Amino acid sequence: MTTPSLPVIRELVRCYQAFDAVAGAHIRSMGLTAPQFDIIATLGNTPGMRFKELGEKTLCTKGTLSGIVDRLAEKGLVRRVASPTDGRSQIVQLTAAGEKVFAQTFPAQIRYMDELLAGVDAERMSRLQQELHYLRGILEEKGKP
Amino acid sequence: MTTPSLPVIRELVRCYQAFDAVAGAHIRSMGLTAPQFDIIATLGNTPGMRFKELGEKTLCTKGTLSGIVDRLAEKGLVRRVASPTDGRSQIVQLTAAGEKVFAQTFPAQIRYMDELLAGVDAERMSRLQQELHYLRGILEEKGKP
DNA sequence: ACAATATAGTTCGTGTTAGAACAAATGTCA
DNA sequence: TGACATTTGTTCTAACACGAACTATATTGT
Repeated sequence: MTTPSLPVIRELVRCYQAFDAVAGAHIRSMGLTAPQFDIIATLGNTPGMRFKELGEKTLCTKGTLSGIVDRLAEKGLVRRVASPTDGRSQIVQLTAAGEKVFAQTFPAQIRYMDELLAGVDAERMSRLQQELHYLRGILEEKGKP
Repeated sequence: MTTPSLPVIRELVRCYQAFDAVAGAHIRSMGLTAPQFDIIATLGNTPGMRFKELGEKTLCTKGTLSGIVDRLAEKGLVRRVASPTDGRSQIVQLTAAGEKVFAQTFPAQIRYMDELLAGVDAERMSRLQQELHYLRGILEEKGKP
């Protein structure tokens, strides 16, 4: 038994990097960075959400999020509003300009991804999804305790 | 047909992030950053290699690599040597201290990963690897032209 | 009520990343 | 040979990314 885990891991990493390169290039071509797009996509079609919640959904730490929101706010795409119920909390929401960018970029990105994977049959898709889900379960399980 | 690609992609991203979190934490606990470990692991058991080659293997751009090698050189783990055949090229190789770190961290990381995925049966492993490889082929294909 | 504790965001230090502009060395080809 | 293009690595800028220290506000236990 010679290190059975490495080949799968290598493939996972390379596959992700390949995806990231393609998706990131398309996002940048629309004038946003990948993290910025992530934030805007998460805030789209919502009344806004607290920093904490936004950080949990986008999987970035609060320190990182602070900077990304700063830059989006400078661009006028996002706005910080004090929470009425909690003096510590800030609600982050899209501005009108932010909504516009969301409406332009989000569907375009989904369309792009769908075209990219158009050749993959549904059965394969679903199998891959299940396998990845299973693997993630193991990785997250060992990550916590 | 409602955006069939998103679920797979979401799962791919989350799975990678889960892996990255677990692997990265273990690497940092050994005193290296993930990219630094990547460089050292790539240089281990080799006589060293040119910058270009090192960048291709570790999938980071030359500008990025320059900084990582700088920091590894400051730590005394890596050394730049002028190429005898090409006046532009630098050979990067592990120092004695670097070899020592490689011997300590590389097997430990593989052992850790193997333990992590010990519960996954071989058949599943191989299936997942194949599916990922197939997906990567598609992503890379569309990335180029 | 009030001290101890916990939580929400910000700020800071270090490191990573891509991309563009650059200098030096090499290669090509008329 | 000699102008032109390529290749190699460095440097620069802007943007992440994490963790730790910090401030302000809530919550809890007694």
